[in-house]
Parts: sequence; C-alpha cells; structure tokens
Amino acid sequence: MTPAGVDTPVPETPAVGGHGAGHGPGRPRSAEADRAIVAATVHLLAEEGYSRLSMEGVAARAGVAKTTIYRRWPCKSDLVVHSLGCLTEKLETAPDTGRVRDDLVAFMRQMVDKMRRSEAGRIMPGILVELSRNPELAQAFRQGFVEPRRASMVKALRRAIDRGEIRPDIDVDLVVDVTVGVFQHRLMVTGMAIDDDMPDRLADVMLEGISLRR
Amino acid sequence: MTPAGVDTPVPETPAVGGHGAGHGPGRPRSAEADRAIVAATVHLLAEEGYSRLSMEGVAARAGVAKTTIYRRWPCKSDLVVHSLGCLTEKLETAPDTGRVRDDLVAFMRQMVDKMRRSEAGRIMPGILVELSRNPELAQAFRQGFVEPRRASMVKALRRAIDRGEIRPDIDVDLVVDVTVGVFQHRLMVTGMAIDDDMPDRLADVMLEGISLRR
DNA sequence: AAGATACGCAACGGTCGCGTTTCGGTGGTA
DNA sequence: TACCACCGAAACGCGACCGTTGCGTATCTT
Repeated sequence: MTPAGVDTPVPETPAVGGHGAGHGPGRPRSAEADRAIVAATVHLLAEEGYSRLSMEGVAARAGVAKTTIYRRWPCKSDLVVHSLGCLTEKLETAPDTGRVRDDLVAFMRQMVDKMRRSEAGRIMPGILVELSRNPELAQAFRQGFVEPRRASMVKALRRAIDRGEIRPDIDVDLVVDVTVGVFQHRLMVTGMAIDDDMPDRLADVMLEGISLRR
Repeated sequence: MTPAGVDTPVPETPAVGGHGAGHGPGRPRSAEADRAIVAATVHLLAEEGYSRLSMEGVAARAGVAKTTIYRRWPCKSDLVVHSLGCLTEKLETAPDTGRVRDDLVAFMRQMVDKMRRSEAGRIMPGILVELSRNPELAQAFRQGFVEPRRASMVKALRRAIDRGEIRPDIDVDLVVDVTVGVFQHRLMVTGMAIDDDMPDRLADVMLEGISLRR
C-alpha cells in the first residue's frame, strides 16, 4: 500500500528529506530528531572515529531513542554515509586576489584552521581505515567531502594559468594534493608543529622550486 | 623473591629480549612464540587496523594460546607498541646518485611500492586515530616507524645542499613532508591513481616550481 | 473523533572481545 | 632426577553493542 507499490514492509529509508507537506496519515517524522542525530553522528565521528562510533552513543548524545535512529537508517554505515553528505557547510575557499601566491596562502591558512578546529575537519583520521573496507562510504566521503574542498583550489590554479602566472602544463591535481597532503601528514602522521608561516614557506617552495638558481 | 627485589607478583613484562642465557630455573620463554606473536600483530594491524585487532585474533594467527600473549604483554596497546618497535626491517632509502632529482625519484618510487605492497607500509591508515588517543603509542610509532623512514631522505637533501644543487635556506622537513604527504594523501584520502611518472612530475614541481618563467 | 504513525523507554537474546583462571602436559635448569 | 616456569586448551564472568520488540503516549491527517 506504499505509494510506490512496493510490497516490502521494510521502511527502506523513505528519504529523510521527503516528509515536508501532506505525506500520509499519522505523525510525521521529527525534523528536529533528524538534525540531532546527524549532528551527534558527526560529532562522535570527529571525536571517536568510525569504529568507536556506536548507535547507542549517537542516540544518547542526540537525546533520542535508538528506535528513532533505526527507523531512519538500517545500519551504522548508512547513517554515517548520510551524515557525511550533510557536511556541505561553509567550506574553505581560496579567494580571488589576483595573485596565486596570495590565493594559495589564504587557502592554506583556512584549511589548517578548519583541520584543527572544525568538527568536519577532524573527521579525517577516524574514517580512513573504513574507506578501504566500505566502498559506498568511500564514495560518499570522497564525493561529498573531499571533492568540494578541493574544488576552490583547483579553480584558483586554473585562474593562475589563465593569467599566465604559472606554467600551463602543470598537473593541477598534483599541486592540490601537495598543498593539502603536507598539512594532513603533519597533523595525522608526524605530529610536527605547524607554525604560522609554514603556508608562506610552502608557497615559496611550490612557486619557485628548491633548485639553486645560477 | 624476584631478582630485582620487587614484591609484586605480576610479571611486569620482564623484557622479552632478556631470556637468552641461563636465566633461572624452569622452562624459558619460547623465542619462536615471540616472533610469531609480533608477526601476527603486524599482519593484523596492516590488514584490519588497530581497533579491529583483537588479542584472540593475534593468538589464533600466531598459533599460540592467549595466555602466552598475556604472559608477555599486559594489554593490547603494549603489544602493539612493542610490535611497532620491531619494524626496523629493510627501509626505503634514497640512493646517493650524485643528483638530487634522481635521489628523490628513486626514493619516491620505493616508497610508493612499499606503501602499496609491504605489510609495514599498510599499517598507516589503521593506526592514525589511535595516535591522538594513546600518546605512548604515538611516540613509539613516530620514533620507531616514521622517523627512520624520513631519515634517508633528509640526508639526501642535505647532500644536495652541500653540493650546491638546492637552496641552502630551504626547510628540509617541509620538503620531506611534501614528498611523503602527497602519496599518502592519494592512497588514503582521495584514492586517486598514482601513475608511474608521478614521482617525476613531483620532482619537477619541487625542483623548478610552478611559476611561469619569463 | 478515528485512525495511523512516530516517539521515548525498557527489556530482550545474541555476539564479541576482554582479561583471568584452571588444568594436564612439556622442556628446560640444577 | 627434581623442580619449575613455560606451553596449549578450555572455560569463566564481565561489559559493550548489536538489532529487535512491546508498550504507553504524542501528534499528525482525514
């Protein structure tokens, strides 16, 4: 008797976004609960990592019964996949200053700040192992989280090419990965300090190279 | 009645290495068991990650009883800390070819291969979350695993400075982090392909910079 | 008002892994 | 030979979570 004519009694995730107007009889899903659950998931993902994230923990933090979660998502990974998709918030952006160097440095500064402080930024280390184990999660993470954050820097580099500031034959993706990778590597792997002018030094290295000019 | 005069009945980890010669009466610890346990730990660490690594799993894979493990290490994190210290195996090294570019490219090629294929190389993503949670583990990981692998590249860059190939004022650590970070970022985060001449392209970018020369 | 559905709460049986204990047997040293 | 610490196997109680169910209540649509 479901609108779509499917006879399975399972809710099958009727798409959380689709209960706005006249839907059917009965009490509608609480949008507030949706919000609280996703927020709790993101928080715990950042704080504890994927493997230590538990449905009971999410329920407790969201102030919601476990049943309320399972009514929406059949399992933990589906909940996480959906929650990652909700992270479109204010992204870091490379401004258009007219000079690559300034664009890059500004982007890096924002990025470091986000990685350290924002909840979304701290999700990274706790989710990496799962990516190789759960392709759907990996897809959601890369498409909904990684890509949008790279986009603005890719644009900045393209602008720089158009302006004739940087070589047109460079591998843009490679440069973006360098920029992001260094800071992530420091934060997650080596634990070395990131001082205030590291973005400047990196910009120098990337723009001018490390070769000794003759 | 323990030699050291400590009255605690707990074994207190009598240092695994210390059962070589005449030690005391009774059957000595099996060195083969030591080896098997550590090998199993490293394997499972690479395959499953820290959080999914279980003492029971290690025991099963090592062909050893759980008691045999607990007799040596009081808990999982101590076992892992010790096992990480046993990873000194053949490290990737930057050869001394006389040209930085060749040294760098060779180092990168080896590194990518190790990251993909070797057991030690695959440990990375599965241990990162724990580093922020367990300082002792972080210390063991960084000192016993990360540092030795950086060392050879740091040397290569110093040689290049001495030869006058690269600018003497560059931040060596930064360059190393760039080199390692990019590949790690691709493998763990973006999942983008790493083609055969990516090391070459990266070496170009780092040596010559991306600026358009006038 | 009637019916349908969501809600919180509490409890369930089940699985997993922890760290410990007991046991009979084994391989060394003195 | 006597002794002693080691070994593997098995079982233990414990706690954390899982995903599900039943219940009484709340809140919508018709």
